[in-house]
Amino acid sequence: MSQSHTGVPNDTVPDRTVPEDTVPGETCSLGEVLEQVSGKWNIGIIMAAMAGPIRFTELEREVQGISRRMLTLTLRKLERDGLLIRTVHPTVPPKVEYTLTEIAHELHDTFIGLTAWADRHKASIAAARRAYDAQSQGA
Amino acid sequence: MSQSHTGVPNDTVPDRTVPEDTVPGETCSLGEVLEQVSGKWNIGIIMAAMAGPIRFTELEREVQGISRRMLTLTLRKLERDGLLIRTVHPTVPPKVEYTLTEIAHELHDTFIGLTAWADRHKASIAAARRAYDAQSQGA
DNA sequence: CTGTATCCTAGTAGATACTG
DNA sequence: CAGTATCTACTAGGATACAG
Repeated sequence: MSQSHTGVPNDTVPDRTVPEDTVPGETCSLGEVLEQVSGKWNIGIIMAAMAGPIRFTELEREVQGISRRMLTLTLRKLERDGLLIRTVHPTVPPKVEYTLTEIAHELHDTFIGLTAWADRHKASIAAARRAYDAQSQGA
Repeated sequence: MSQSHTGVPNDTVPDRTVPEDTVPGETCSLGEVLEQVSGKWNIGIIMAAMAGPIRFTELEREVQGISRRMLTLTLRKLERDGLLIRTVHPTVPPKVEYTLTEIAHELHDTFIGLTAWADRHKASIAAARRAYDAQSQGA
């Protein structure tokens, strides 16, 4: 190690030997998670569908700001990953319903926790940003 | 899944009037969440820093697959948002430590839940993808 | 050791128009 | 109603080289 001449004793550093509840072992898992969670609209759509089957136009209204294109794309992606089921009712006019699968429903609590966290801290995050930007300008 | 979408008139569908535990009220909150959670490396870095202050090179090793550039960029973003603190020790060679803030630590359980979910379902997600792709080809 | 700078690619996303 | 097509723009991300 190269810290012997820095004067910093490093016997107080916590061991990085993965305390079994901190790191998921496989990086693969993380990658899979990100694909569901990252993306601008995934969470919004899943949250909107939590209450039960929902139609295309309802989603378009509920997930405000989403474009028709992105709604379609995200829906297809979610369907492909088995997070929701697309049901076409052969009526006229056509009616399509999107229903979350069981595994998607399991994300409910996590997403609630996530949004709660954001709600608790959005003010301080905004403040931190302003502080950082102000300081960056000065520097 | 628990309820069918097979044409049974569903009088049990809950109203879409935001049951106060399902939708975060403001789309803004969601947007803020996504900025912390989306992005390929945010979760990995935060998880790696959960155990205590961690150095640049340690992160580079622990968050496997990340490039130096993305590590720097993500670190800066996280710092700007007040999720971690960057401490420079004016030694030679330089030593920089990244320490999570309290609000970042609060994400621990949520992220654990997320990775656990991914771990539980990654097999069925992969299967769903194969099925979807196979069917798309046929169609 | 801890970054920055540059170049380049692919994916994400918006706008708009068109269709079964 | 529920999409698709096309065109464009921005950003995320990787590779590589250089620097304090």
